[in-house]
Amino acid sequence: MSTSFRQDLQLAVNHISVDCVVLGFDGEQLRVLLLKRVGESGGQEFGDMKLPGDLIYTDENLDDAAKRVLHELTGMSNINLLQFKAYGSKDRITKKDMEWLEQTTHQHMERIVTIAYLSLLRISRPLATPPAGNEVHWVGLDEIGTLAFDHNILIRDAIEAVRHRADIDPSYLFNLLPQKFTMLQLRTLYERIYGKAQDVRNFHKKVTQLDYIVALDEREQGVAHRAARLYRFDRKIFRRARR
Amino acid sequence: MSTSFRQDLQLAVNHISVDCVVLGFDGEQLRVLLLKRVGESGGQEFGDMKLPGDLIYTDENLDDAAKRVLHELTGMSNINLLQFKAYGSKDRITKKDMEWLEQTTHQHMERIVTIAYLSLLRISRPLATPPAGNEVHWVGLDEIGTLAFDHNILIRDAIEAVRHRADIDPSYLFNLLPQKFTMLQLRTLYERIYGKAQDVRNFHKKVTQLDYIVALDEREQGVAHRAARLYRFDRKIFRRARR
DNA sequence: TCGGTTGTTGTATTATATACAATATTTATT
DNA sequence: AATAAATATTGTATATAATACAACAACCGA
Repeated sequence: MSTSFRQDLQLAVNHISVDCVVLGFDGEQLRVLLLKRVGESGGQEFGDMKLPGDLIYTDENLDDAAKRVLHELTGMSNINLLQFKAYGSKDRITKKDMEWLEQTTHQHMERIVTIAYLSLLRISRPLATPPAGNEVHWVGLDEIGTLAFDHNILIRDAIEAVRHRADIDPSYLFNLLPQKFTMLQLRTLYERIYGKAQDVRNFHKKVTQLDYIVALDEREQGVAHRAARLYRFDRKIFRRARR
Repeated sequence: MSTSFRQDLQLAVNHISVDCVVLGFDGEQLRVLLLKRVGESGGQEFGDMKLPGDLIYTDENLDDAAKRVLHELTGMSNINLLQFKAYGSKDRITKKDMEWLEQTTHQHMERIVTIAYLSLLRISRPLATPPAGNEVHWVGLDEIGTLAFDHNILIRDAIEAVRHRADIDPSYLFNLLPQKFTMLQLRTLYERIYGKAQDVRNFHKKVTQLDYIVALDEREQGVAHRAARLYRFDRKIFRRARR
């Protein structure tokens, strides 16, 4: 708020959006949910991909807008959601993107401040059918091309936010794993998040001494070698231990 | 951005502001810079205090707006500045605050999304003279009453952000200390930030084995007991050690 | 049964964190 | 000059966590 509000402000061109960086893990690498505009639109091809997001409604809280975007995308209502940064650079939207926006919304746009959210999703979950003219893809982090707006930057910042969040809350990364997972999956996930190799024995030792990761009497199925034991994350034990 | 932009949006009432939580440390406790509206304004007393902040200008980046607010407050141009959260709840502004805003800005306001910034400042630095009708105060965290808008919440979140930032960057907290400081000041600062007592000997041991904290041949002056040695933080050594 | 592939496990070493109190230095007081 | 008052300074023993490192086990398929 202001020490000195200017009375000649022209603020009618401020728009506010939310964008969601939804991350998944396929057992090998991290992937991000991207929307692709398919088909032609007025003779111009909009091939770029972008993050799911939307302008916020007039009466809508920021968090609620992000929830809505994710609900439309996944059909789920209880998704973990973490606001991690706001982006408002004047040049964050290229001329081409701006043209597309004005063409789509039939509104004059000058600046769009976006509030970026991070969400971790089990990659096996089925997704809702996207709105007509759009495709949804789980895109591996190494396969992301140049995205619309400043979305490449948002994704880079989101990965950092995952790391910080996981440091604070050791339960966070389990949102990326299936309910039953192998030690290899968990280790690979840590290697991808922190970007460095983990020693097999030391990692196993560290994990098995956590009581909230419980070994099951089951093993993975259908592999052409010795099957690995399955583990699960026990949220109740975790919560109890946190006190 | 959007999968499905609505074409009937009424977005003209979105306003965007920045608010700055400026923290200082007096050797004993953390303090926050607050503005107080003094005097009467149309017969109504606005006694509440609030964080420094302002609506952003039409062509202004978010970070630049925060820099501007801090420059007006301190006269300094190179202040550390960390964006930590955006606030956009519909009910974050009380009816009374809204009336004050509309009275002050002569604009109809419906929703104000604010981007909150955190800044650490040496408390000894002289402040600029505030705009007429305002006073600036360093207020101890325990002495903060009910602030305007949701500013109490911002401050609470800001303290948490300091902790997280200090975990990532051990040089961060030195922004709060004078150039030459005693071990007691440093230890007290850590106790205030992390909210728990630090063992005197262990703390001393841990700190002295950091090469970027260098002991000086000086001692504090004018105390009625054994004078403590002074230390300083060496940013160059710190940067070198980070690689 | 044998080769190929991946899963599983322990020990020794080093570094870091924790618990804990006596002595030193300076100023103020008598 | 002696002493009281206040705070500064320092070490050792123990526990816990991090790291480095490789042999054997289990299963599949040929």
